[in-house]
Amino acid sequence: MPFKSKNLGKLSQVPNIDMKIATYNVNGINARLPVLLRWLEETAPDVACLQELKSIEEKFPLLAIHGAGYNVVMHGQKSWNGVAILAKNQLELKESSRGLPGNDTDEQSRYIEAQVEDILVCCLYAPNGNPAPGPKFDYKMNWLQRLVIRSEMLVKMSNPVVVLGDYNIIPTDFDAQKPERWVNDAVFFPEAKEIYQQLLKQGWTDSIRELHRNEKIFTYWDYFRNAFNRDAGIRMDHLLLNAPLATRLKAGNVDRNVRGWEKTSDHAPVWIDVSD
DNA sequence: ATGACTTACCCGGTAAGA
Repeated sequence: MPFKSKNLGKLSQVPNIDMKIATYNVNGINARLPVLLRWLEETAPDVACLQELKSIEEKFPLLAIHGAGYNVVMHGQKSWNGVAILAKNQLELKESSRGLPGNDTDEQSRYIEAQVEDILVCCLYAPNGNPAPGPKFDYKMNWLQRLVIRSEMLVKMSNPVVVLGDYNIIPTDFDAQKPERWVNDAVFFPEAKEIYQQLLKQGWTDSIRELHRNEKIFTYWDYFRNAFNRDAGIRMDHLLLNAPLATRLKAGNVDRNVRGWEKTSDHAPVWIDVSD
């Protein structure tokens, strides 16, 4: 048989060009471990960014996550916050930094960056900011302003970058089933929405909105009042891509069904597929 | 509807989330 040079060409390309990248606010990794493991097994993301671990490093379920086939870098904290980046164990995963620059007194674990193959993955858990106005909202805005400064540098990188996680911002009226219900909430304050617009103006692509222009997409539903069954949701978990990565965007969506599982988080996982 | 849930902490209350 003659040798098919076309196939040889494909084989010689850089591997791992196809990548599924997800973000999931787990709301307590130990309390949600069965849900997390089931989701990892069923959907097999290459990279999974987690928020609200509510766990220090010593209490992180490392054996279970390794058993599921993932390596981990994490920034933990007792009781609250905490972020982690999981990558399938055949992928190169290297932490590059943790904590948002610009405030040395910030003790809260809300940000970690890691290189996964050629992609810089930046996992965040923005402060909620309630009650607003007040000191917690001031902290939220200070944190988001630091994110804007960091993002300015990241968006210009020649390598692909994704900044993803729980932004605790509903970007527009269209991103809530019932926007009027959120007008007094920090996640829908004009100052927070303005930050999101500032980020988009820097050149980031809101990947899920880009893929679903005229579709109501939610990523969070209250535990109260049977919100999920009424689809009383909001969109707060976002995956922002710089131009080198946005050109690779192929698909993306919310794993809504996970929100319906027993002992589940109030957020659902959100994912994208990127490939050359 | 300034939460009607649900968690972590450490042991039944509080603080926090959004």
